[in-house]
Amino acid sequence: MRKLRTVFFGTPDFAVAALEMLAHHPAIEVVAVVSMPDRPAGRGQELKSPEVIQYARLLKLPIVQTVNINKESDVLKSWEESGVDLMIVLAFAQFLGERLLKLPSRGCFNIHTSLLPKYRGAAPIQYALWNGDQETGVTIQRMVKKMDAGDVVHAKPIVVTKNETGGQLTTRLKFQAALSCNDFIEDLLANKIVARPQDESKVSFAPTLKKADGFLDFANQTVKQITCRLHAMDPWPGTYCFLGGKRLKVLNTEPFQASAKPGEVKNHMNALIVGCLDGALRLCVIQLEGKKSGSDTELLNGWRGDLVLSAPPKEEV
RNA sequence: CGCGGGAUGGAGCAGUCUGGUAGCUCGUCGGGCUCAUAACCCGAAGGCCGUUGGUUCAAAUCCAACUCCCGCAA
Repeated sequence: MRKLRTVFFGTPDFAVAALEMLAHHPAIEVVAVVSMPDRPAGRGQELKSPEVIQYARLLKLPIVQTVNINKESDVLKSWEESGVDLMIVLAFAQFLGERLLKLPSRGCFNIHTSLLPKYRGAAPIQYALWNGDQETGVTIQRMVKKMDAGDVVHAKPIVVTKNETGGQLTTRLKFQAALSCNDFIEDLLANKIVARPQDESKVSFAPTLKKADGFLDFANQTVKQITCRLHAMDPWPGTYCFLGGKRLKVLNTEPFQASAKPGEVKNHMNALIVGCLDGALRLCVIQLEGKKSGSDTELLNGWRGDLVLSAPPKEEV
């Protein structure tokens, strides 16, 4: 049987597992891997290739890097001439235009890490944790021009573990995405695809997280809200507040039995306590800007100024 | 050369501007108090102040280079 000529679209590490699966699937021939261009990263701002590209280089797969694949007419033309059967999109950060959607004979499919129609958009994993959901999953949808709105051809629910962080859930879904993609390929090869339209009345969105989404507003949120936020934003973008005008990353907290007004900060027996709407939290593991992370006790041992939460700098509001 | 903070007994910090005895909060060890304690009191140990060079009568402190750590940004 002729292999399915497949183009893979993806950029970050999250998409590598699915690419790895496809690249080793006996019925798949990966004819191109498409990612965003190299970007400056880290201290020193040196150019860094997306993880998907690094992996594709390792396997010596053909690579395309562009800010907008729809405008790469030479590439599209070559695909149209040579013929493409399937396109798989995972964490790509670009939209596919009409010409691309029509190109492959078996269609364009997007792997999305939520149970659509819930959480369309870029950050479904974090939103599931942010909202304290007990269940999320992987959905594969036949792509249409509207973002994440196509018919669902595969859905796999998974249970969210108590206290699971964004990083942990992301890792699990990364591999579940690859497994689901494999299941989908099997269905496709067996012509067993069933496409179900999404219930438009249940649509919700999960827009790209901003740095500011990690700001912890203790004075106006409950202990549970803060805790969910903490888990959702771990490890990126991370949660923080401002203590005495300095940025304080909050890496871990625990509920604490102590009286503190919402927004009030206390040193209670060498524990750093902050009041929320409905109780108090101990900030167990924290990191002051320019410093290594450490326990609240360590910070309090050397803390000289007043213990007061301050507002974020204007440029961050 | 993207912007910025930092390196001081085991931990977290002050002292650096304005050179001149190594300081604070803890921890550790010993003793005391206590029914008892993570509480309180008394005492002790433990530092080539990141590295190298320079200035000086004298450097944690001023100057230069280097190493390592971190926040922002992406």
